Amino acid sequence: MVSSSAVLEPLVRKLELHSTLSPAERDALLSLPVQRRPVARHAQLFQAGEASRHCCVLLDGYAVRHKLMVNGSRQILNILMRGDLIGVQRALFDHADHGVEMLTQGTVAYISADALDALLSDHPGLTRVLSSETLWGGAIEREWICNVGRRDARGRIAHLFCELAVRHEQLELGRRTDSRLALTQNHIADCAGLTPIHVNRVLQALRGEDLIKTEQRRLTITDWPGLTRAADFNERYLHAERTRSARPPRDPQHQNGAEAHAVAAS
Amino acid sequence: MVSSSAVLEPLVRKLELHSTLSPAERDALLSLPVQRRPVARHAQLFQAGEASRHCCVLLDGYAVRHKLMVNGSRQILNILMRGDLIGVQRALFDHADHGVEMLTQGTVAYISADALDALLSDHPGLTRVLSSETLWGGAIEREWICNVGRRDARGRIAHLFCELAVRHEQLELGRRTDSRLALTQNHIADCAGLTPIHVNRVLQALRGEDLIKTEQRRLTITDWPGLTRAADFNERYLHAERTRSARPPRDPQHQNGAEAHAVAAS
DNA sequence: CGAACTTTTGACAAGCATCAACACGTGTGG
DNA sequence: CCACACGTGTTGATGCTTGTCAAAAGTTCG
Repeated sequence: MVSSSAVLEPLVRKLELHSTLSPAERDALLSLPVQRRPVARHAQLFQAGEASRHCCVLLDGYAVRHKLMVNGSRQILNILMRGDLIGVQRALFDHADHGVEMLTQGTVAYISADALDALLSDHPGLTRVLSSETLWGGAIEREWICNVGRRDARGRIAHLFCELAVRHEQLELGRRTDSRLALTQNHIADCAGLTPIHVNRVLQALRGEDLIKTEQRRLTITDWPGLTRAADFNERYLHAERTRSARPPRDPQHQNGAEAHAVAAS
Repeated sequence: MVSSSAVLEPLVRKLELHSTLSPAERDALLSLPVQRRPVARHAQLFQAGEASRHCCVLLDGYAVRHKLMVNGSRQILNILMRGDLIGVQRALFDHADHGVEMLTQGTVAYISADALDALLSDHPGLTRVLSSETLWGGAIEREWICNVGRRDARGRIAHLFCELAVRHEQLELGRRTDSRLALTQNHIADCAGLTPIHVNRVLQALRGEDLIKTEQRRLTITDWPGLTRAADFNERYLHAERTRSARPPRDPQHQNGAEAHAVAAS
């Protein structure tokens, strides 16, 4: 049941994209008792509506948050990648409005809700870190509302690709211009609110414009400025600046302990 | 600068829809130093991109979270109503991906970030309460992704109306079948990712089906079952059960102090 | 009372969905 | 080993949904 040996390293690296961890917090995270398990493609990590007493970290592979509609169609809400923490909401609150499904095979580390409770009691500063993480996730979801609401099919798909490219770069999972594409055209349709047939045609158009190439499950962006123009893409919502430049020292008001109690709310 | 006399009563009532407050927490919230101010229609409570050292509570009136796209169109992300807490994210984190604009004239209570810090330090249990609030807000935003992504124009508008009706009822701002409609057809278009012209036509259709009536800035739902069917509406994501039935006692694991550190993350 | 917003109408075009196939690769079981 | 099913990507024909452009009537507000 217990393992450590830096299994949760991907989580720590993800958190450190947006937050600064003290050495003690880092160690506490890395010594969390976890259960490491391989998961198959199409595995349902969480089902909409069910509660659970654990959460998990995606160590390897890709997953999606999604919702099924009664008419049978589905909408993907977010792409989950290495280091993403899944199901905290479910473990600590009795709340689950969506499901999580693996897009590829991968590896997951399960953490019990009790262990998470203990961690946050011992290191209240981590509360702020995890809240911050939630907020950035929320920013992505808000951008997705704009994407499906106010862009045409070409813009939606271009925007999705831009987001994936930057996130891959942040996580050092590939270069911005060349990375693995775990999504099928069916998935892209469920992300963008389109039919797979139309996705296929738009992809052909994007390839025809020499903006992208897709072959062997990889996405190559051959014209990054062109693609961002097509997507109306502004990467600020991904908070990518901190990733590339050395992280600047934080403002005083963000360092003192009094704010460790800060919560996610807007 | 300081006032109290239960100015923040709307906030407390809103929080108590989803959480249980101890008497001490209640009192602490109600005795927060606030500045009460009337705000005009179209006033910008927050601008995308700006930071601030305060947050505020909407005491009266309606507002929207929104994002502007470079092509000039805009997308509304959420409707804000009485008791909604706005800008905590901005005050405590240096993060603002969207703006907040008043839809009607109204009243707002400003709270300094320092006062909020102090409150959360003195009452760490409130951290969980505010995180919970954020999570429910996130559920609404995820439902909106589905709305614009996977419903047609009729379904989108019907769904928006259903959500507003239930939220009005939760806040005791009207009955489910008859409430104020603060949105113009232009706003509805910006919520649903449509053009105002098309919104107009869909509204006429919904009226023609005897599902709704809109007159004098009020929305009357003449056929609630019919409208929910048209909307594919499932109110679970609004957590409306607790509102109507007496709130059940919470599970043991949700009452003990160890979980006061729970954070918003999923 | 006029200006600005909101709602409404019509004609037309474009974007995207739907339906129906087909090609291709992959894994599986007979 | 082959046959087969299955998932994925592709193509074409067709039509509905929604957007665009233009304008007018009704409404609110200064």
